[in-house]
Amino acid sequence: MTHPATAPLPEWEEEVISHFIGVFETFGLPKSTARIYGTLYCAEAPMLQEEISTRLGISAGSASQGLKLLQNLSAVHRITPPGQRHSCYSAELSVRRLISHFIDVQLRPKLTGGRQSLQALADRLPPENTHARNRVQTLQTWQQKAATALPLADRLFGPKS
Amino acid sequence: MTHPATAPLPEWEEEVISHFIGVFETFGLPKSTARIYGTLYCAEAPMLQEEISTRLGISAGSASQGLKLLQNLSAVHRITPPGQRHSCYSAELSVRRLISHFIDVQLRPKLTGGRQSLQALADRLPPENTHARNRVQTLQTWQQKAATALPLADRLFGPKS
DNA sequence: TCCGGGCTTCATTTTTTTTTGAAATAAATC
DNA sequence: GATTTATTTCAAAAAAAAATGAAGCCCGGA
Repeated sequence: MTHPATAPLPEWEEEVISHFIGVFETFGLPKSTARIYGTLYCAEAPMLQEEISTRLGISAGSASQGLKLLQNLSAVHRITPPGQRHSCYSAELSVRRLISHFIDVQLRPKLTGGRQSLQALADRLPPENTHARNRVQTLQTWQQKAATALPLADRLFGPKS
Repeated sequence: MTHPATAPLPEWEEEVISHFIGVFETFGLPKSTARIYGTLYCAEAPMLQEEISTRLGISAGSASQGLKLLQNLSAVHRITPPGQRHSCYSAELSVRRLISHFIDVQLRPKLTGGRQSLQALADRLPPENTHARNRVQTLQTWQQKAATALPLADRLFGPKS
């Protein structure tokens, strides 16, 4: 059974959320996570997790997991306001920071992470296997490029560019 | 039933393929596709589709679909050599081209694609809904930045940088 | 300490994605 | 034109991923 029908979202919010669903998909991030981010992006004020799950008609568990993932990406921030009983969430609104964190958390580990294991592989290949050595070498060059390019990448989205 | 067991791949090739599986995953691309690319990356010469599917122990259908996807990304090239009976495939070995095509095919459509629909949304919002207008405006700024940044991005991986 | 709202966790269920297998297609050879 | 061999397509199966729901947890207030 699906969750209880909730008040429909404003049309502009639906459209913005759809936009984020598309972008998130490109990076292999789940749809419900995109919806949560979109909701917070559209919100006027930080929201409780419960408000989010009610608004989107998703379970508390789903909201919890999605928010955890978004926090790992620093795409949402958890705030515990002084007077408040519970903590609430707001969306990161700076593309630059979004991209920068995405690079740090998702890209860099995969692209430049296995550096030593690649080096170990290269060391272990017999000198006469020139083809394998070439290919592994190329891979190392790629990593090298990634390592120097990634720090520059988020500057492309910086304030003054 | 699983496919017939095939001769095990050289250890270095296994490792290189694992590497690509990780990278592909980051971009939401399927694992078998990563394995096909990895196989071609390691190959000394272009391969027939049948050689690929046999080597990896996957079905012909899976190989066909994976190769189609990789061709869309320009990550592999189909070659029909003059003398040869059938066409064969080779991996794109230039990171720069790989990234450039990935941006063109996957990123750009999503990031800068909905420009006019966003503009239409902005036009349709009542002037008094300043919050919604602000948020949509921000989204348009993001698209703007993406549109200018993407063409520069692949230069970061260029030959001399 | 107990209560209660909200949050987390995780086994189960649901949904989506990927792979298979088989039939249809194509292309070169005889 | 028939035959052989490789490829494409697509419905069905299998696998993987995501969402649910319920049990337990945490934390502030009574």
